[in-house]
Amino acid sequence: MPETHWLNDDEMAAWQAFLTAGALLNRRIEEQLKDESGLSHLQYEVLVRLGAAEGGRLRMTELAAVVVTSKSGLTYQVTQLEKAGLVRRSSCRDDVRGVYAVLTDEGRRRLEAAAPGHVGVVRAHLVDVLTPDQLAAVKEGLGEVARRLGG
Amino acid sequence: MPETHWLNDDEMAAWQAFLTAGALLNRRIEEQLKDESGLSHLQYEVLVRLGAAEGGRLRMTELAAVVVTSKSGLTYQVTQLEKAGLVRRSSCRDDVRGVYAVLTDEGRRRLEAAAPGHVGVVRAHLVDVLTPDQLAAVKEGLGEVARRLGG
DNA sequence: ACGGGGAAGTTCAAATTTGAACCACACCCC
DNA sequence: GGGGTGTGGTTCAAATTTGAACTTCCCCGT
Repeated sequence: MPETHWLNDDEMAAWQAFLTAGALLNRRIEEQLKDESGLSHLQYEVLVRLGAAEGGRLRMTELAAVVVTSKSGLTYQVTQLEKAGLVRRSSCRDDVRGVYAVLTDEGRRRLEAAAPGHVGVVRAHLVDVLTPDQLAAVKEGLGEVARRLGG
Repeated sequence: MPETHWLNDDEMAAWQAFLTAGALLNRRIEEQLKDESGLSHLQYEVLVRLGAAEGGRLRMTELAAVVVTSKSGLTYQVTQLEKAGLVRRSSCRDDVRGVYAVLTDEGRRRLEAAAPGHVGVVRAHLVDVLTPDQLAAVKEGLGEVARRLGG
């Protein structure tokens, strides 16, 4: 077995910063969203993706992929959102097995109501903290990371 | 109420990349760690922090802060690690309420055994994907983000 | 000394997540 | 046209996470 190629101090610091910033930021977002809109971050992301999709709907599997959750996790959350009236399921014409998650009018209203506060947090704690160069580096660098991991 | 200051395309892309890269990378890490070492990412982080601390031990609250979990979540995980013999609890001399989580010898062995594989994943999917400039930007920029959020 | 405000950890029930097993169907190739 | 293989979604039980409540105890000011 080859010698392990350890991380040097800068690499370690970068990885640590990435990990910690992600966790802390997510904690803030979760808290803010729950308080002001009664949604979890995941639920909010689901609504966002549906809101941006053609016809406000997406297949379950595709939705699970874009919000990065497991299929069973998405099944659960969509069921919750359905109970809350923000999303409904509709079957797929071309594929009997297929299911669409569809954003309801009420869902879109909730999304629009939640968005400003959410964006405010992301801006205050991430976007406005980074310099333009750093923002660009995050976009390009992490974009590539995500792409290679199959995002 | 003031007009919402929305994110422009670059800001949106950066935020999206950050979120997605984090989720996908974490998924990989979780999978790798579970397969090769039988540890969750959180458990691994706990061992790392203890391993790096003076005397291989840390107070519960401080440990919870550095690994970014809730106190109750840490209580649970330390209990699991204790059952596995990787960590033990020890009471604190100066503060009767205080509890130290201490890395056992077995815990250190497991940590050392798990580290190479873990580092390999972090390197392959994150560190080696970023250019030196991007790495520096992530370190500085996200480091600042974490710092401000109380990391 | 003494009371109040906090901090440290744990506990508990409820909510969520995980991953494997499963059903039904689509697709492809001989 | 009949398997064999793979995909889409759901289900299920077990594991984990969450947040609030609770118990103890520290620390500070009076």
